Amino acid sequence: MNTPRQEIEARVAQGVSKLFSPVPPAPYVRPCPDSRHGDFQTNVALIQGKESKANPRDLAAQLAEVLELDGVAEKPEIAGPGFLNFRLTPEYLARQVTQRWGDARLGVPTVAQPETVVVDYSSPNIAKEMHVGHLRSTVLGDSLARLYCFLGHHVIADNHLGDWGTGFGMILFGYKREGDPEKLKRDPFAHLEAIYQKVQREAKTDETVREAARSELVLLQQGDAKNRKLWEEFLKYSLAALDVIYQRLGVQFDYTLGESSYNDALPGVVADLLERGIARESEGAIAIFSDGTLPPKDDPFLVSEKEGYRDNPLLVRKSDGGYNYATTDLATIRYRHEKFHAQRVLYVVGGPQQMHFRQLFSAARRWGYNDVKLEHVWFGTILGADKKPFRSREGETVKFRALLDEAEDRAGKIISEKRPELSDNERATLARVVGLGALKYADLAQNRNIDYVFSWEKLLAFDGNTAPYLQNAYVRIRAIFRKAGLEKIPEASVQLTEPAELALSRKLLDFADSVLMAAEEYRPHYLCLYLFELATLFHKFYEACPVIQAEEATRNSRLILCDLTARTLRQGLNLLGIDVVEQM
RNA sequence: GCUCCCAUAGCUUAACGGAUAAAGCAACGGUCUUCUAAACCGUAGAGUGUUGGUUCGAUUCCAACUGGGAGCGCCA
Repeated sequence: MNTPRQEIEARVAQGVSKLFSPVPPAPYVRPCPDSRHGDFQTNVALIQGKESKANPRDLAAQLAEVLELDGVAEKPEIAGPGFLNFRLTPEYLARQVTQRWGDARLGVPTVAQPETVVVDYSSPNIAKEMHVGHLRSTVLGDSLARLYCFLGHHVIADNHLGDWGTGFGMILFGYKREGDPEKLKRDPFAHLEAIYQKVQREAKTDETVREAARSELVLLQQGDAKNRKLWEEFLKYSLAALDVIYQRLGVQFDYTLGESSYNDALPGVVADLLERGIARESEGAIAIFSDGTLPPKDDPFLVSEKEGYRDNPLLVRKSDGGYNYATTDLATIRYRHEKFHAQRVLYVVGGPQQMHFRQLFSAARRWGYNDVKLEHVWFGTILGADKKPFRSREGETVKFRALLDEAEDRAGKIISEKRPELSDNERATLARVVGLGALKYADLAQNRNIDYVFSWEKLLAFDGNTAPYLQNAYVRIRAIFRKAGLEKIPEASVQLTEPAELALSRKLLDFADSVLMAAEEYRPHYLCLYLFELATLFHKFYEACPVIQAEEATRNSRLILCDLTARTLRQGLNLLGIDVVEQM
């Protein structure tokens, strides 16, 4: 099933190949930025005009003559410097709406060649309470995993937990001194973080604390039974606490292979890198340096200085014999390649780590992993009210749990106001779906590359381009079906006459395009934008076109539009990790 | 010092090299005897940080600059 854009594109391509030689490169067709001009436009005559020095408008006219659009679109109009504008015919729209209505996938194709895609996201540190800084990775990663899965890829969602590393030396030291198994069990993050922060403060001024923490770490890494057992306790309770959060969020992982999973592989990785001459010893550490194959400007292992370039190595073993997170990351790439046969790995990690990933990917390629696409899907920093990055060390963090509680709380208050007749139980469910939906959507709806200032109001706004607005459109449709007293729609033909019906139909056919674009660019906000426009057009249709009272043929046709809209909204929101409700 | 990222209405953002730069919030004014007013309709509000360049055409590409942020050897 072609999307309208693909349909027009195929026909334009056909016409172009008849007319022009050599054939200018595709794609030719894009949506009109302004619907007044039409539904789709092609600028191929402009491109060809430049190539052949011919008048673009003449070329456009010639193209218009040879195009076979039989019933798909009206005869194209030549506009501006040489655009061809296409307007889909109501008959074509009606046919396409009917097809999508009968399609469980709503017109979204599955990919011809499925890949194994690992999505690496969320990745909290078990020594610290999950905070607002984990929101973007978790929500974005979950949505990307859902998108790729829906398109037919084999997705592996992997939570690369921060469960190893220097911090645990401090925690072990502190826990042995003042740890409380009861507290650990009850609230592992709060307890561990308190210990961690206290020891960290002490370590700043006290050399003996630093030393003690370091030796605890060495013991742990050497497999000391007591430290190992303690660490396992930390991990066990932390995982349980994380599960509670993920369950509330509706986020699922196929694997939780934390950094510690790769611990045993690290010596081998370094040995291999040394053996192949990729890494070498330097100042007691082992590091990967530039191999000189890239222009210095693009070489992630060089940084320029006043005069010339200075090495910017990637450390894979510290001079004290410990390993760096680059080593773990390399081991992880190898593991995912060998065990999962990953063809693509998405790292949903913040923008500040861009340098690290450039180095890591470059090192991985030199190590021989050329057939796996490694993508750093980075996102901007969450800022405090002072426009300074939200830092966890300073204390003033917004805990994830508080975030979820507040989301549900705020939603609950609004629901109590608007629907006082609902039972407590119904209200609680609604509060969860609406509150968490708003929270997730606020994050997903914007360009991930942009920093944003954290504010409750913004994250939990229920007006405008928000999840509740989309959920509300869905609810209104369900109300129509309830009121009409029917679940199955009678077989009917779709007839489109009202402008609101036509506009809604056009938008319904664009679902696949928006899903594909969101997945390709790793940008769920394209899908959000689409769903918002769809909901807006539905609300306009709802105002302009009565359904239940309409005469039978019109009523049935409109019911089909309603049903397809509802299913598209539900599916789209599902791809964002957001639920719908039957009433709100 | 160097590298990377960001800059669009009062605020938050959109715009897949194209037409008169598009929404939401906030402001103002309307619409519930009719499928849920968490809705809809209308008014006002920017010429895209600056300066150049490429192009028939630039918010989009390139260069320089300004402002903000991040990173630059043993944290992750």
